[in-house]
Amino acid sequence: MKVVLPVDGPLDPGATLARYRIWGEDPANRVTDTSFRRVLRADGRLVPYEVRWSGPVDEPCLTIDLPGERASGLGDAATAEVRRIFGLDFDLPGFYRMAKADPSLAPLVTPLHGLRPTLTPTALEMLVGAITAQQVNLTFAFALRASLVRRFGTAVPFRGETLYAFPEAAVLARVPVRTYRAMKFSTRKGEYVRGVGRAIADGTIDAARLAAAPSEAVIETLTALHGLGRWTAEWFIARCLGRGEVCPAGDLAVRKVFDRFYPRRRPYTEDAIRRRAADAWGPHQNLAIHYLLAGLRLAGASTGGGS
DNA sequence: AGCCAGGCTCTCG
DNA sequence: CGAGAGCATGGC
Repeated sequence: MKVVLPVDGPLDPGATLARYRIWGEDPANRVTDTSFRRVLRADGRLVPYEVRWSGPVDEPCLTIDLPGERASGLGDAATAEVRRIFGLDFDLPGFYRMAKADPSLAPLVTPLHGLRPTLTPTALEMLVGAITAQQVNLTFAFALRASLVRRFGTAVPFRGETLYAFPEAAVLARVPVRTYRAMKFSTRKGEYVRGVGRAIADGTIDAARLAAAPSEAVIETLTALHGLGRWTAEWFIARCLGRGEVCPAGDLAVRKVFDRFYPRRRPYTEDAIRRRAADAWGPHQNLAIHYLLAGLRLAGASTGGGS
């Protein structure tokens, strides 16, 4: 079955999916220059699919291919997931109108045209990813997560390669901490991942409920769990719930962004960043942060810097 | 070698 | 409260 997905507004798939390749490979989200592959969980089944893109950035077209499947509700499930992964529900035209008036964002609008934040399909994947990324460099974080996906996910052969469905919450909840430890997780990270697996398996964390709750309540719910702090909760709101009005002000890279693009005498406090982001960008904070982070990587690449 | 990575929890003053 | 230590590993 093939599903053609119209896109409202510009989309640069390569830039949007770059997060899945910059710091390493993600066996659950396979990206090449021309395609994206993943395994859909639906109706208790694991269905591999491939997304291809064509057309210019301003009139892009996505095609989802679910080989061997007949037209069914799977198409809707795949469409919903792909919409999230390609960030199709962000209001880019609205953001660009605002960004052109911002001295630091304006120069990024052209080079990053069509960049959208990619949303993580599931709460589990988002939270496990965040836990692995706490405090350590992102290359190592990717390696940690990849080893977890290969070991506890489900291998699905697809067109000559092996895709992995991200592990189920209940599986991660049963893995002993010593096993995580042997995989180079710290004891803490092992405990946190177990706890998140348990919380999702038993419904303490419920994606639909969080999606309907105000951000303050989301932060409260998530930070009640061991190992999930405000940083994790805010990135969850940004990259899983896809809300515009959020700024993970405690993030190290976000602080770097502010020091570079909006320099001032004193280093920014978390609250100063949060206030400034809210005042300047309102409902587009999430997009602004993603553009500035990507802008920082552009600048780093051109000056021979890194990350 | 040693310091730092897109944090979080615990302890102590 | 705020400050500081510990966590575990890899990169530079």
